[in-house]
Amino acid sequence: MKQGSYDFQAIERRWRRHWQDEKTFRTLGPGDAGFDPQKPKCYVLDMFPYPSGAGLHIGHPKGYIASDIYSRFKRMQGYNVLHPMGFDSFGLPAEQYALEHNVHPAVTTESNIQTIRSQLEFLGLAYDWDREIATSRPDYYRWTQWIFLQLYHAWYDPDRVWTDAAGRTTRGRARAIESLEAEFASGTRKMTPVDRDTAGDRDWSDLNRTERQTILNNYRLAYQQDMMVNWCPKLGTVLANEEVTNEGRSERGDYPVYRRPLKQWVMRITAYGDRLLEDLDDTGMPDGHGGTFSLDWPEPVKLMQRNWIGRSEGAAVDFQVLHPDTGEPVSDLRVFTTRPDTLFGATFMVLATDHPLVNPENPDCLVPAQWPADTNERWQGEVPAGSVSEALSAYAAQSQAKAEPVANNAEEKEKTGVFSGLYARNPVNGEHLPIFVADYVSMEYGSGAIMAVPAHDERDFAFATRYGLEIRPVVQAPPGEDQTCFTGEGTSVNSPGSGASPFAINGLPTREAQERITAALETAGLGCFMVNYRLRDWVFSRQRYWGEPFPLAIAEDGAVLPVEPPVLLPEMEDFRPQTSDDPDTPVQPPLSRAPESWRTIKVAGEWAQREFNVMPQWAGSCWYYLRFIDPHNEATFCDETRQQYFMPVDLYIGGAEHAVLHLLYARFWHKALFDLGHVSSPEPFHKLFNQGMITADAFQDSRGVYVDIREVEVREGEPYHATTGERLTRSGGKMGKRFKNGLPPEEVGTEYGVDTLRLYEMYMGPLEASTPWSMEGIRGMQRFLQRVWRNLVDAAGELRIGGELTPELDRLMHRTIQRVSADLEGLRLNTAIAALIELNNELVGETDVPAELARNLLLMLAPFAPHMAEEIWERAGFQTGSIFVQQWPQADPSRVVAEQIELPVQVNGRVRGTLRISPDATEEQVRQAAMSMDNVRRYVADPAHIRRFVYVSGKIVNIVV
RNA sequence: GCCGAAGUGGCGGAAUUGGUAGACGCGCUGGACUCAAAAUCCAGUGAGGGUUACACCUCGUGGGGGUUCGAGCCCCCCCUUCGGCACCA
Repeated sequence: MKQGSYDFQAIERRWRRHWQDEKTFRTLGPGDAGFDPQKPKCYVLDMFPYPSGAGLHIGHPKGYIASDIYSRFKRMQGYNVLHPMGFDSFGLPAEQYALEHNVHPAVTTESNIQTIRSQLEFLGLAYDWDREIATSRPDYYRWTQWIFLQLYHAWYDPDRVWTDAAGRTTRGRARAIESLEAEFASGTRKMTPVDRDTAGDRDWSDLNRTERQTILNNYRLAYQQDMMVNWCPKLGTVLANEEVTNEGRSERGDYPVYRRPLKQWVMRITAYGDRLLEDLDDTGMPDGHGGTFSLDWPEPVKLMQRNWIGRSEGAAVDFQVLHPDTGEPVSDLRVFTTRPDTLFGATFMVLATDHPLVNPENPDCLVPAQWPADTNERWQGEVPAGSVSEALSAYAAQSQAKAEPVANNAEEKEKTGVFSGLYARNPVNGEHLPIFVADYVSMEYGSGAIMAVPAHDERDFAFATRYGLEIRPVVQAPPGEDQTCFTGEGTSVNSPGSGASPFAINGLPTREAQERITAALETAGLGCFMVNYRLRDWVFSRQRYWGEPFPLAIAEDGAVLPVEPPVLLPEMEDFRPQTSDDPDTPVQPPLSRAPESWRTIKVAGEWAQREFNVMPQWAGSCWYYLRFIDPHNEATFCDETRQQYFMPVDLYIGGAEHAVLHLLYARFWHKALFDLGHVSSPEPFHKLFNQGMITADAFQDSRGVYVDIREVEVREGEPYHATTGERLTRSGGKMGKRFKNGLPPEEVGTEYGVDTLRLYEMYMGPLEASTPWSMEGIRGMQRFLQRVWRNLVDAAGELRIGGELTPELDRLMHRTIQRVSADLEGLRLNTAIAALIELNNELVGETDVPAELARNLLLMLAPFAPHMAEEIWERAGFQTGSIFVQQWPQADPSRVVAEQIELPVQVNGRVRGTLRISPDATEEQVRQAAMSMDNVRRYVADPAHIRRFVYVSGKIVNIVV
């Protein structure tokens, strides 16, 4: 390499090492020597990666580069920037990877972490590596376990009204479980009917340990329940819904998945449904240091969260089930409806196949042995059956099979069902309605039972049509709307009119009718206003090895005994899950095969068996942003003063694939920690930004096998295999190992330079957009950097700094400072780079660059191309010390204004010329000048008769004739 | 089916949010340097018309309509692509 040429490899190697050795990007917090409390803080966070064995490809670091640029920029603006990185290293993929390579996951995980960390370091990312964390390390997961225990020891008091630091009044708060026990003990809180199932008519003080626990379990934020889960026998584990494909098979391995009830640990996230919804838009949340904030999130993400929570208002209505023999009302059947105004249009009822009322094992089951006389044959199911119960269970089995493994697809739209032989009494008009069992009603939403109003619900309509049930319209559609099965809002008809009935709603618009009838139901004790959520409680158990063990043990009497964390994962030779082809095999988590010495433990003098499930992968990522603030604290999960100082996260960058689950789970934990006094803001992430993907063409040969992009040759726009010459097919999309279309960043960085790679990834388009990678495009950025180098360094390696700023260059410089600063703040990195290119292009051909301009150019370039900027900065000797401890340049607005501006002149909205004029010119002066232009006169027939003269100051002239 | 985002030159994309559409980059064309190539530099580059040359003109932001002095941007209808949800009562 010649002395004066841009030797990016040497430069990048040198500064990479320098920053590491000098710990240039170490962040100080409260309590650290040298910490300056006067500096404003800025917490810039990336969604941390999952350390896969394949390592990163050039698509992965897009968001990391952006956050790196932003955090370097903020640092230069004088902020105390916290910009950490870590690894989300527990989870099924690590376990699978370890199985495939026959190495313990603890080993593979750590070596994968090494790989990825070195890749991130290669990219020159300014992380404070002293704060690195990995969710699978005991010093981290002991605190995940600790937080679990906080949730276990807490209950949600929906009636608690309280005021937070910003003066917001909230109803509902998590509280210590002891407070609930005390309320039960003193009798200030009454047990619910569900609690009475356990307690009978005894008082709290008469209950034994397990009975009390059973009742408390109904309230805890982390509780145990038999849940219908997605059981994959072939993987030997329960899967989350998002790990199951639309075809009802496992995402990983494509094995069948079955629905099956299993006792699981569950998080009561539904308790926070309203607050998770409301705080998306709350504008006055306390930030923990005296101010307030609101979520600055992409609107589509907020919307997805709202839809996921799926709050819907309606009414709970109690119908009475009639005894099949006596006809007497014997039990209540509660339904949820969003349309209580259509109560008079209900003509039948539908239960979920697994509703307790039709479960023969349930003592309250009323299903008669025989169908009532004259029962329509079509109501009796497709399979001939001896008794009603048999018909029902045959139907349930059939729909389970049809839905087997898990029906997510809409193909089976057909509404089928079987009559239960039972009738219910409509509470508002006394009508007897046949009760059906059908698989279009799910036990998991509402109460698992509905009143069917076929005239105003498409599903009920389809069912009624099929089984010949009455369709009775009770809502008049507005004129012009289709009256058949009208589901919108209109006017109530065919219902009681004004008069004696408390349910008189005839003639009322839908909303009013709903309010009226709900109030009347409430008065009559037949129902009440009710809110339902689509959101379900969060199944928190996994039957795997590579996850956080629960800090719990089960005593001989079944009582749950908390165990002080850390509960370390036991060393196990064979950590494979028990797999099988049989969906009914007993569920045996790997930890059940752990050594005896681990499986049993003495808790407070009592022998108990440990919990064998582990936590889901989401657990570690629910709070990692807190641990970064205080990663080595052995006394607590995060020091309060430090937490208060750094939270909330100012900028959180990551992919849109986490728009719902991760962000919702993390918000939920954070709110619970907030309620319990462990954190000081109700939301963790102030500004959220979703970066787009880098896409790439993928190539397949005639057998459909993907061909590595390095093996592809493009001739005349058509792809061919470089060695075999075979013509290939091209498809665009995600970059990934599967498609063989991703390149490791080291490969590209070594060939073109890391600064070039960084610049190109940011220049491809807006950060939020997905854009295709191009090997030609990256050359443009390399040229740009080389041009910067040549403008500042001559062939002999001497700096070309000197001379005086011309007014034009001075103006351009200030204008560029303005543009780059504003674009950086708004993460419009592509246009910021364009502005830098424009400035640099102006310097091409100059013999030397005035010092002030060179300085500012380097400062502005530094966040984007840190290695080069640091190198020239040092050579120029403007100031001692890293360029990243220098002040970001300030634009002087007064020096941006030009003496003359170009003013487009339109006639009838079409540009007919451009006027050069002082920006201070009066409208009259502009008018004079415009009217004297040749091309304007050509289009203005009669200058005396102008219909209108539009002058937008400094922008445009439009003459309307 | 419902909800959301987006459609701009050969390509990636800009457009101060209603004010000269196409900044900047890639590619391409021509030129300089070179024995030659690469690299670099200079010039050009939306389409069509027009001029000896300059002017200049017409069309043009997925399609169709509208509001406005003026629309890529606002309103209505439609088409396409991508993302989310999918019997949620």
